[in-house]
Amino acid sequence: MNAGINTKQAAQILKLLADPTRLTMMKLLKSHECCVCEFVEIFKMSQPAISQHLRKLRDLELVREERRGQWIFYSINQEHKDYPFVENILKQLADQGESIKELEAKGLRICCE
Amino acid sequence: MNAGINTKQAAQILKLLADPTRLTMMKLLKSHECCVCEFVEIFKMSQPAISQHLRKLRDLELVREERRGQWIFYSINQEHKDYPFVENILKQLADQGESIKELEAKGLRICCE
DNA sequence: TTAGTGTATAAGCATATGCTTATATATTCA
DNA sequence: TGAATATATAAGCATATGCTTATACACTAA
Repeated sequence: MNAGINTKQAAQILKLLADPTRLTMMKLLKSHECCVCEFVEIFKMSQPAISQHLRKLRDLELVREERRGQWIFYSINQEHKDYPFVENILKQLADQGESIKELEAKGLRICCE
Repeated sequence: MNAGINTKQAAQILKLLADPTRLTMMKLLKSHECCVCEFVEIFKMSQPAISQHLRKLRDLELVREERRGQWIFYSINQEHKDYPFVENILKQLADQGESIKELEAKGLRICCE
């Protein structure tokens, strides 16, 4: 009992989540697949900056990528060994649904379908 | 509903917890008060290094300090606005009880009573 | 094939982080 | 009072982080 996640692995994951951009990304990805251009729009951040954040999440396999035509969609990796740990953290965060709704309102979400 | 903790505050707290030393400290403090010398022994780390980690936790008021004679004891601040968030994370970590037991076995815990 | 779009990567840079050593402060005890 | 102990702080340094700009790669469409 008290299995629990290994402390070093936990710290490694927390390090990834400890950045506001990546934390919000993960929260968003928990309910929506997103492509890079959407994140660029949501975070008002350069495309390379977004790509580099995504790479870090990908390196630990917290997210998955899937190319669809020109676009690459990212999704949360629910099969990750420590996904329950991650999910538990994300669950406690305030909802981010508005970002997606704003995108839709601007018609920007369509670009990636 | 879905009140949730603010994302920036969450990221700030996660940043503190994202260090293996501080994360283990917090896990330990959840069940035991500890003084600095104990942490020095547990982590085999210099006293200033330990002090600096504790200062960061103190700055966000995740922990409290209380001087008792020569020693300063640290404890978790359960009154912190975001303590539930923190606790939820700590709950998922593997138990750290052995560190304390080892200390006791070496008779080193006594030094701080 | 070529141009345009979406994404990744590389290199560079400013700032942050976590240690180190040296020193200051607080307390106890002789 | 002075020495010993516990802790905090300051300064310095190596490394990590997160951006930037420039460029490469992948796909689409003309």
